[in-house]
Amino acid sequence: MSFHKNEHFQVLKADKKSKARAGILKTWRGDILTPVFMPVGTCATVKALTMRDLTQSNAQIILANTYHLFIRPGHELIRQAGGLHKFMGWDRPILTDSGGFQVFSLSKMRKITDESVVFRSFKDGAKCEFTPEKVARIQEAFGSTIMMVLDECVKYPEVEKKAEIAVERTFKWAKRSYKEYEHIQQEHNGEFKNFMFGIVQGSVYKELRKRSAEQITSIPFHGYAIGGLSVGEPNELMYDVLDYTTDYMPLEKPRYLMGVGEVNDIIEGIARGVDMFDCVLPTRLGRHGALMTPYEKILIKNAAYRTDFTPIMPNCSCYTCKNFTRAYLHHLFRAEEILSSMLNSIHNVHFLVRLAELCRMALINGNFNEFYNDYKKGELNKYAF
RNA sequence: GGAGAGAUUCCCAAGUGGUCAAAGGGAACGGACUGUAAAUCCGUCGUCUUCGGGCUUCGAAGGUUCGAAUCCUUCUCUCUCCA
Repeated sequence: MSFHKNEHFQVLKADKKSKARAGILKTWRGDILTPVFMPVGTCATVKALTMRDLTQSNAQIILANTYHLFIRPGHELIRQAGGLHKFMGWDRPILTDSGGFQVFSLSKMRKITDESVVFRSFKDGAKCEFTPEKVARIQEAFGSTIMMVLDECVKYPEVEKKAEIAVERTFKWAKRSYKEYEHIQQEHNGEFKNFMFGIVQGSVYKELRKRSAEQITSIPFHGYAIGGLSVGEPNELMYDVLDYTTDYMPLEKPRYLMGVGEVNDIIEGIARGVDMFDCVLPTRLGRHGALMTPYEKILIKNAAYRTDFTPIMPNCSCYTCKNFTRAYLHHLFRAEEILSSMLNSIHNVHFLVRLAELCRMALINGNFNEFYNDYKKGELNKYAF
């Protein structure tokens, strides 16, 4: 296996009392300042948001999904379009998930072997087969700034034996993925600029997490993700797993906690050394009428907001909070107006992006501990979102 | 004036002798959502309850029946058509 020099990621500042750090991930599409929250745009759209909304929310990078885009419109069409960036009109970095999460979420309609995973298409039920190599090639066609390896994400709870099988399979697949990455690199005469991240599995078993982390980090990916969390386990358990898992991951590479996006999970994750987060929560909750704030969700459809002429958060500078009241958002939701999804999602995405940004600022200024304590004391609302 | 049709729990609307506190939909009230098969899904929705059940409802009043939202009588109101 060949190596690239680790110039693409730097830790700029590390907290003394926790494992939190602020860093910079340099991609050819632009720098990503970490900790970072990445909104999810599975089908090449962050639902209900325009690229302008995302830019205004300071989203530095967004996600898309290999499985969904493979099914529709197909990676060849996206290649034809000039790549995913051009296709969707987004020029900042894009991270594409591999379809590994669909191994978990579509478990009722898939068959997994060491060789590959076969899914039934959500669109028409047709069979589609994913191998680590194929998934890498699809993401190459997209031109994903960060491509993820195909992994096996197990459900929670899962017995240790099955979790172990998934760990071993994930490792085998990771090696095949990296090999394919090297092939792609050779085909581009070493000029291929997009990154590939590996994924650590192991469910909630310490020994498995350790083994998986050691296995995956033995491969020189540009970054390492922690997968298989936030799949239904209790929060404290997730923090425990996270705590010991990051201990087995190198300091000098970015760490990405996949699928996590509750306020407390992001802050606790950062404290445990996580640099990157992604989650569908802000957009899904937005569409479902739940507005995120530091300590509670505002269910905007509730009667209490019918005549509440205040913004969601007075200390939030998002377009929604600056211009509209809860009463108006309540009305839009009740009337099932499209603008409801849009304005709610704008707030939620802005809020989480900003939350990660506040953590980063605290880290850079050397007062993350104070920020963390404020969070614990219920005083996060004194910060400007 | 004549001939029909109809009135069901907030709204629409099933139900034509017991299995009916009464289908279904909407509204209302509450909840869930973590690498998106999600603009989705789930509760509650007459009333009281020691959760066993009790009590009051199907325009109104009487009646038939062991038993009525359902059958009969009268009344009230609404709608359609013809003069």
